[in-house]
Amino acid sequence: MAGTRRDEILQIAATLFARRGYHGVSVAELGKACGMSGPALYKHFASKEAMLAEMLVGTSDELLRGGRSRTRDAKTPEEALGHLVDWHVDFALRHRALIVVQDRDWSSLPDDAREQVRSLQRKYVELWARQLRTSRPALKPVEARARVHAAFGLLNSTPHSALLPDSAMRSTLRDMALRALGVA
Amino acid sequence: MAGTRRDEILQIAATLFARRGYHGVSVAELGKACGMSGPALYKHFASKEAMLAEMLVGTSDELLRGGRSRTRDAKTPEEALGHLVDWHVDFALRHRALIVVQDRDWSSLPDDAREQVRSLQRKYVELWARQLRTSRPALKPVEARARVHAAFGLLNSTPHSALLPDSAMRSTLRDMALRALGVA
DNA sequence: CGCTCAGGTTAGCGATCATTAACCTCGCGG
DNA sequence: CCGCGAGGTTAATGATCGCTAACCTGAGCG
Repeated sequence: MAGTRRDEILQIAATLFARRGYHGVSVAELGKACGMSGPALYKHFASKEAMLAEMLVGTSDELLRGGRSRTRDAKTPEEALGHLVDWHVDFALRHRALIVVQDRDWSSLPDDAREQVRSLQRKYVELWARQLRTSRPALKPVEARARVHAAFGLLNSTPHSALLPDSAMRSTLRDMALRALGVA
Repeated sequence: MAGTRRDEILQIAATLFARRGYHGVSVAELGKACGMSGPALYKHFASKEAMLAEMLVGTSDELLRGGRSRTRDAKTPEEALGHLVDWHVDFALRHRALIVVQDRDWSSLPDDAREQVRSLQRKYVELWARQLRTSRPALKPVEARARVHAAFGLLNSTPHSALLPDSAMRSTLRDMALRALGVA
């Protein structure tokens, strides 16, 4: 298993970035939170931007990969959408910090990484929209995409309000998302 | 009519903050965008933080005030929720930048302003939750609040994806939000 | 044993930040 | 006509930023 130390640092960085924003966290403070101090981070990452890039490209990639695998063996589009919702909710609950950073700080990425993230996200949206349009053929492609974006907004609001215990939140969000998409 | 110049500056600041984050915009750059340069802003605001505070307290206050006035004359909780959704969607479409800044940069507020904003937001959530629980008495208070938060996440996702023209977006979001709340 | 190198350390550099100081220049009321 | 305040300007200040340089240390290994 490779890069355990790097992953550990990235996770700590994610929680700090989530709390105060990428620009709001200094390298020194981030280092201290990792048990080392300041410039030691440069033994693991080329720059602060590179940390953000690896973090966000990684989550976009994992979301897309998981979404693909969970739609592969679905019999109906409704079943596929159910799996997609479950997968996304589960990811968002397990990685609240990443979800927050993902849509707050993507604009601080260097150009190439930002383009990578946008491309992966586009594919992820398309994966959802395809299933939604199969289930509701009356929807025009752009309407399907808009609905998927809004559903993401709903699901990604999780980290802001940790009102319910995870299991209750899981079923509530699943219910709301499927209703909002119009497949329940 | 008072403070036209201040409002003008706040609006420009909102679009800049929305695009690159509060910490990502310098006072010099913000000044230039307002047609003056750098420290001239201190003739209108005490500090950069004060600008953010006035901006966010203002929008929280306007959201709450508008929500209250729009539920006053509703006959049924369903009608009230319909009006709340319409009001919120309308505000979000008219002030996309403010919506973005509101939930991205509230953590950069000075303590007292942050507390003001949180208090106003709590009241706004409660306004929605009260109507929702009247409409669906089976919901426990905390569940109602969680659903309202998720609905806000859905509605506030608007600015990120300007896929549809405003009128189409308006009806799509209204439909999704009411379904998600379980009122449609 | 002795070399290497991964992974730390502190000191410091240049850039940039928010903010202040000092000064200028109108428009306007008495 | 004059004084003054509102609303600009540039220069400068101290703090903080990301990052580099130079150095240290200890584990692994031929």
